[in-house]
Amino acid sequence: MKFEFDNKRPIYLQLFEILKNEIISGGFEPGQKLPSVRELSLMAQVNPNTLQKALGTLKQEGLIHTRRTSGKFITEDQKLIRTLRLEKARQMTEAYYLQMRSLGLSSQDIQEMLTLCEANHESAGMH
Amino acid sequence: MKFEFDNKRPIYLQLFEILKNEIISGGFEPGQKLPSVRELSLMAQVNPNTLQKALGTLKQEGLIHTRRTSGKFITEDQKLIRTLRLEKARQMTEAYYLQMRSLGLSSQDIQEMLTLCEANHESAGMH
Amino acid sequence: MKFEFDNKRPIYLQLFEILKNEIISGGFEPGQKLPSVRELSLMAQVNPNTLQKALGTLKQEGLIHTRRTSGKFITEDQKLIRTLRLEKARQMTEAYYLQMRSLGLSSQDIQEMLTLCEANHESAGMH
Amino acid sequence: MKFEFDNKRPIYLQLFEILKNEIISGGFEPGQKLPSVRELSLMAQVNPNTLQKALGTLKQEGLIHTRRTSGKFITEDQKLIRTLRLEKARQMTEAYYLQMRSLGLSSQDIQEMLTLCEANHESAGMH
DNA sequence: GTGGTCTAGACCACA
DNA sequence: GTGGTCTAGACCACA
Repeated sequence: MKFEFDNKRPIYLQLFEILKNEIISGGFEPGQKLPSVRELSLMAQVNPNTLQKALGTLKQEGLIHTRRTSGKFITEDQKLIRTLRLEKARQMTEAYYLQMRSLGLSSQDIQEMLTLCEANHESAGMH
Repeated sequence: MKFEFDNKRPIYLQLFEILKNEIISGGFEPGQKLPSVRELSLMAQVNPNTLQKALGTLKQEGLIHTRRTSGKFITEDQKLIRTLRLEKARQMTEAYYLQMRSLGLSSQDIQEMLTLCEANHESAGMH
Repeated sequence: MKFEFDNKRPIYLQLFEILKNEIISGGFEPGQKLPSVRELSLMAQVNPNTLQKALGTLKQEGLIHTRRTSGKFITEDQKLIRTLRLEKARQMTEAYYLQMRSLGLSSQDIQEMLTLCEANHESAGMH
Repeated sequence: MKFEFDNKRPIYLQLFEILKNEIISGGFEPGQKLPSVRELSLMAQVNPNTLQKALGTLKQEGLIHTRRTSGKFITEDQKLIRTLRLEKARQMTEAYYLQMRSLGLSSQDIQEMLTLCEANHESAGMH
């Protein structure tokens, strides 16, 4: 899990997205205990308040829950996790497709660029 | 050219992206005169200063230039336009690919989702 | 640091030059915190927006950077500072030399005028 | 005589400076007839009004005068020309010296940079 | 408190 | 009419 922020958007939002990604991509096990707020804020090098705000948003989406005195835990609802992962993938694909089209590329152009991109990464991975 | 803004990011940045997209996707002819700052700001329903900030960034990228009292003009450097279009498409593809992979999808999954997305849009276009 | 402006050129540009000069001539320590935008704008007796415009250009040149809610800081890149100082001195010398030559003065004339100028300032400094 | 303008300052002022330089550096003979406004404005690729404004300022400084129906002429006052040339050289030297000092360079540094600059130009001129 | 954004509105030089 | 500059002042997110 890498914590890299840009200045253009609120840090708590970026934190939220990083953590959400980690959860829905399976970087955390369902039901797993999260590191403490203090620990996480050290790892991310952000103010604990900022981290709390990100966790609050995760809680709203039902991805984590708090057990008083014992800490914060990833949801055990695997169906929710799968749904959110698919939904996010779908949204990203839709956005990607529309932006490429608005640049004037055809469906075929897009397929080709994507294939090229995959090829680059696979050959790079071989070393 | 549609001017629709979301609240998450600065308007001037969104303006810049909309205009940049319009230029590199060929929505303006190379060398063409832009509408005046006052006109454009009316079209986008923003303050002229906000628009100026966006135009300033476009000027820095070399996509437009100013003739002091006669207006702003799209660059005539068609090579620059083509380069920026390809570069943007490449970056978007790269970012899309990496994000999908970080969600745990395989190259094949990604190709399939993209194909599905294209199919949806094409069948929608048939009506 | 003196803030004195002439009417011929935009204030934000003059502000930029004054601040840049201050940084590359060592008037600020590398890494040092700048006065807040509000403070600086009071010192310079200009509107905060005008100052922001100048600071934006400094940021682009990499001479300052922003930590979101704690302020603006001079770059810690001492090499950049040295490079920019030398580069500016070189450019000023080049421009001075060419302008003097275009006035019809020989290299020797120029050396003499400069020596005279230095002599004046040194004797003035003795009082 | 090269007509190159930057966008930061009024064109008529830059024109004025170019023409003044040409006169005081001896590019025009004292008493010589100037090209017509129409011709000059074509050479400089500027609006005739802009050129007129520059000529007006030259007239105020006494560097040119108008003979009704026969055109504009360079002043015959050679003393004035010499005085202005020296004065301009002095001012440029003073400005150059002060700016270099404000960058933190010593008198000796300045002499060295100037010598280096001259050396570059002379060796370049040998080819 | 900190930087950042945005608007309304005035004014300027220039062609 | 054109771009450019500047101010006053409000408001926001964030730490």
